[in-house]
Amino acid sequence: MTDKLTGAAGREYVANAIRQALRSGDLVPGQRLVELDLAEAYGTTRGAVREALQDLAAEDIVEIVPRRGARIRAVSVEEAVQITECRSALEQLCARKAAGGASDGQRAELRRIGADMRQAVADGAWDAYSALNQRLHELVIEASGQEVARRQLDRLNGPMVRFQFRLALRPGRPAQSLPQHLAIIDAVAGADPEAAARAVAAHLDDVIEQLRASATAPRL
Amino acid sequence: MTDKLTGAAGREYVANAIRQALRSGDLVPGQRLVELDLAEAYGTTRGAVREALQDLAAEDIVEIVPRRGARIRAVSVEEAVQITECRSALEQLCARKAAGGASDGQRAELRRIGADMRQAVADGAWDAYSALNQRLHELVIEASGQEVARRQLDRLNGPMVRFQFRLALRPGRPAQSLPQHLAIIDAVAGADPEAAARAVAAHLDDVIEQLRASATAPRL
DNA sequence: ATCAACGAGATTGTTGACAAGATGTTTCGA
DNA sequence: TCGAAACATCTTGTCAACAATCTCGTTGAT
Repeated sequence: MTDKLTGAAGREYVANAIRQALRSGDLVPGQRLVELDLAEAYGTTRGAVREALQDLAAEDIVEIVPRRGARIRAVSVEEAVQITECRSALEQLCARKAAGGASDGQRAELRRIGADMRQAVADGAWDAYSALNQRLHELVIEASGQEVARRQLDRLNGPMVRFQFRLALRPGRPAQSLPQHLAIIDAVAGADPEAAARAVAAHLDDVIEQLRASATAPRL
Repeated sequence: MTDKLTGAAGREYVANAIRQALRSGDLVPGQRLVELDLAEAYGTTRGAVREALQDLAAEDIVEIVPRRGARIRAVSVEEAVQITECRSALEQLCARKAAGGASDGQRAELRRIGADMRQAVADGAWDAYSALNQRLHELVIEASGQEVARRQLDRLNGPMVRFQFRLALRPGRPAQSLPQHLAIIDAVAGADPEAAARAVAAHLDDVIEQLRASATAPRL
């Protein structure tokens, strides 16, 4: 670790570090990202940082203005809603295909996740619930076999980390989303494509509603 | 024009040139893209070419293997189908919103495009039909106000240029797609969101079928 | 004839220095 | 006190040379 991470290695390292810093709140939207500072902070070269910033710009996480450098991109509530609408469209597609084509093992894991989620909510284990939630979405996408949709969804989620954070912390939110998640699980595991799409749509419509509500009551 | 296009200007210039070369068939999938060659061919520096290739890689048009350079990415039929499925999901979203919220001017332009398409097919004006087709899709997206979906769709279309090319040339194809396009126009211009989504889905399901068919009958 | 080791040439990766543009501060005049 | 010009500093953009790696043809042994 005493060496500088150079080139391609540093590039990925810096990109991940910035993503992480954004999740943990160490970086806030609008914040300037100065190449030399980042290079020193992460023990890499300016070149590596530059390329990392290009990558993050391609993911719409940072915004690069020529001759003025990079800053963390601010995501408006309206844009967050649009992103969620796109997620909904793509995840409906995945849910439909997953309901049709998931393996037995995947259906079993889905049911297990459902049981664990119930338990987590009953126990007030919010972190565990959040992790299960993420795994659920991942698994549906994976089971769909839709690689292209997976990539698109990854991209869409990049700029959303800040909102996910705020939403998950709203009191009573897990209790509200649990039945929606269980409905998705039932439909996919039960091989009912249309019900799966409807369940996903209903869930994400609710998320959109929450996002809009968070616009007027922004704190926490 | 005797000067070298340098830096940022060259970057965009090269990226566009490669996109164009791909459309016109001057570059074929799998073809190697050597930085120095491109730099000389387009009168820029290696640095500009390098960054242009990064951009194209972010669009999934080229594939960069470390230490081995860039090549035009090959898109399998299966992937083309998946891309079209995603397009379908996102364009349904846009069509729904466009049907709900398009301006009077936009609805008028849609109807005009419909009339022109009819005419183009009647006249055998395939180039004109193709241009109208593109404008139609663009306009629906624009009218939806869904900026995020627009960006996603742009990305999805990047690697598809080769397939669009082959599909549009199939004999009888315009006559087949015309009623589908007219259905989309009627639904969007007529402010019927659900019909618009259905019409888009039907159209793209047909495109998928054509893609699959082209897998077994590959020539022209 | 086949295969492996070798080496020359080709190609990409990396660096450090410099150029060019933006930002912020100080100074001067009204 | 306010505003604007001049300047110093900070930051990004660009380049050219060098280093590292890969490709491919050649050679020689089995």
